[in-house]
Amino acid sequence: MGKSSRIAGQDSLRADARRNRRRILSAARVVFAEHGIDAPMATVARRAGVGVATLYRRFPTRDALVRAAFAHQMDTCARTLTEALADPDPWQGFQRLVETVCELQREERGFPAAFVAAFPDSTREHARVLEQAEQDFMTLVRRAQAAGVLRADFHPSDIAVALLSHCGLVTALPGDRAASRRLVAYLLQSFRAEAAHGALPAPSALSLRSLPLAAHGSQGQRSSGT
Amino acid sequence: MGKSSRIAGQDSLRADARRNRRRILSAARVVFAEHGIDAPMATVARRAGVGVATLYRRFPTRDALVRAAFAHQMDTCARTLTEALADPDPWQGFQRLVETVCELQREERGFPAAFVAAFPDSTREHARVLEQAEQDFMTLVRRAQAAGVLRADFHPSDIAVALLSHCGLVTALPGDRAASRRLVAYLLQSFRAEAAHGALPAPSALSLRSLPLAAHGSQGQRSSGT
DNA sequence: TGGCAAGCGGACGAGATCGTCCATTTGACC
DNA sequence: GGTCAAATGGACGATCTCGTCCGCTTGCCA
Repeated sequence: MGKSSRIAGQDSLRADARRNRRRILSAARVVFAEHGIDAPMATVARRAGVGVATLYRRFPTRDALVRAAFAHQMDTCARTLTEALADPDPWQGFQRLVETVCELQREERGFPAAFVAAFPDSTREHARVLEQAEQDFMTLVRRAQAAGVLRADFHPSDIAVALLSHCGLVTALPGDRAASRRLVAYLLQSFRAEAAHGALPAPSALSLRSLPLAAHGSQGQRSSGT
Repeated sequence: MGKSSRIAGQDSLRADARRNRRRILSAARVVFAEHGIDAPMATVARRAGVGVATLYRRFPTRDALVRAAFAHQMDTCARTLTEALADPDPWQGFQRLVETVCELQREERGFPAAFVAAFPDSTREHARVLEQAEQDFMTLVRRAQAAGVLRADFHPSDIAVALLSHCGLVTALPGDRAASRRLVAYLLQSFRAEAAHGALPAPSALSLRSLPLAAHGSQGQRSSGT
């Protein structure tokens, strides 16, 4: 043994192993961007210049690889939410949040698929992060509504509607930045208080946390509550 | 030989063949709805109670099957456009069109995937239909803008943006009618003339017809023109 | 420098899907 | 009813992907 005591952390790896780990993640991002997150594991391994065994040893499932590959982007999302809360201008905070996340989806090929695929998992720790994020987001929404800049009938679940539809758009049209920006602009305008003209249909029952259920429970088709 | 002269049309089939054809299409809709349009061909065949050979003889490629299975829905889209043009109220025509197509995407499981997948093909005849549709749609847009109900900076390509993003949403959340309706409501509100507050980013270069190119040319990432 | 456990990579068997081939059945016309 | 081409269905070979197993290599500590 040696430096670390017992349980192998992620950096108690031998030098070469750590290097390979980084190579794999880098290769995964490239391959996922080119061929989608369903690309063969062997392709990722070849691109990284390692054997499949190495890949599987580091990331036992495709899901683990995907999550690790886009962890940085996920972190950026979370950080942006914190920054949005810190912004003195409630609307600007809200707008920045939506624009930043959508820009991430637009620019990081493969991330949109990962973004959608990431929800259904609900890792213990991941769930806690999401819960916190939901809390923060609701605070952001309430603040913006109190300031009269976000329409009063905006429902927190609408952010999921916006992000998932944008996700679908950039997946269908990878590379078309104009289309993505256009959608974001339309949505943001319709979220502003002064855009509220008619009544909206009932909001979706989904929340950031319940997304996994909604995204998977495909048979029973519950519509909305309330 | 017999009744028909030479080239076998689609209804010069023998009675049993025609019956099987119908069975296959019906089974395909069910299977595609349950498992997506990537479901194994054998599954469709089994469900239809025919052998795979029969399936392949009728529909040589999965694409041909998908297109045939959802031809009816595509026709409905086209018909709705015609009806929209005939509507004396320009806004109601426009609104009905968007709502109807989105409702189709929402209710017909598997159709969204087919909708996106259908574009990249450009069958000779299909291309002509699309061209006509685009003409009609532009007329609809101009009429609504002239009447001052549709915002002046609405660009025809925005309909593709709207439909594709909605497509993505219902694909991610099959069965969540509320989310779908919510998105449609938001988008329609932001398309109305009185919703135009700030300037929009440049529209996408894609049109209904150019969608195939945009959806496939994934590497070179042209953004917008003007 | 030597020893050894961590790390490595490629071969390999299992499982799934594709699309074709061909012997047999069946509908339509005489 | 008889004839024959159209139609059928399932077996089959090819291809692909997965994830594991195992013999060899290499970094690290003494």
